[in-house]
Amino acid sequence: MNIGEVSERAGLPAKTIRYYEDIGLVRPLRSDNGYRAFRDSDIHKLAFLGRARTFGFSIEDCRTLLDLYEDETRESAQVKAVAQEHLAAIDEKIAQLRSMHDTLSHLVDACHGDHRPDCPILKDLAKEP
Amino acid sequence: MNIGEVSERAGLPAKTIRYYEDIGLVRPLRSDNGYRAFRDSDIHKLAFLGRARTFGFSIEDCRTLLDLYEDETRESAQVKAVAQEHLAAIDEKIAQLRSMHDTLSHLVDACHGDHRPDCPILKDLAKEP
DNA sequence: TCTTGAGCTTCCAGCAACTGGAAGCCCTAT
DNA sequence: ATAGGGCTTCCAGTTGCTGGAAGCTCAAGA
Repeated sequence: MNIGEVSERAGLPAKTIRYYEDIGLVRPLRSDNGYRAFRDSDIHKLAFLGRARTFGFSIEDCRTLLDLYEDETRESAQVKAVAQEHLAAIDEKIAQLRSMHDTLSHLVDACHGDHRPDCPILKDLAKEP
Repeated sequence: MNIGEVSERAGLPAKTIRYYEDIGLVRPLRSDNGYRAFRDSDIHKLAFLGRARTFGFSIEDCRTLLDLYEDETRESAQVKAVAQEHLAAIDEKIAQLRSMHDTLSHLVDACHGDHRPDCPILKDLAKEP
């Protein structure tokens, strides 16, 4: 199967699929004309990767997860560990963003947003801590 | 004032300050020996930038905010607009992360995390949607 | 005075994860 | 024969720095 159809089926842009081959996440065969020839297993892998990426896993995590997926002797504890670490990172990011949100929304609420130059947002940014 | 002291005072790495000069956010003078010579106003600007960055504003937003800060004829509505747009982006990111968190934490909870290969996390990643 | 070490300079490369574009081959249909 | 769409590679750019190498400057100590 050519890259265009794979792109549709796996839900990934062709560019991304080529990139994933570049970094060794998939290894499609090649036809005589030089076109990539994807097997069902390649498409399956790509869909797996796409889904893992929507969970926010890094490419390296994706590589690990894919390896585990293909390893019959894996222990679910290994998978769980990767997922938990990622979950912790997500939590931290949410906390960061929430703190940004809270500070900033206070400032936005305090700003008149009119034609006058006076602005608590700028005042806060400029303040000496 | 040399870059080292400015770095401490503004709370930004020297590398970052040089980078900010590169992209035109600050324009320190130069001493005869070629060293950057920062005025108080430069330090003030850098601290402003540092604080804006902790709020998660992009560099381009920071540039805009700095311009507004220095523009006596600004209207606070302009500042508020930038901040509100950023706030909306933050909200969106939080929503995304929360959705990731929710799905993933369910899967993590469902995973035994033992020595056996069976794993609902991998099962989910591999499923056909 | 010479040397040593810290601090400064520039420039180049690399991170993550793609994305866009150019130049050019391949295949099918008219 | 030619037009088009799909495929190929390679290079550059995105964001916001960060690390490192090579080399100049300055102040202090032997």
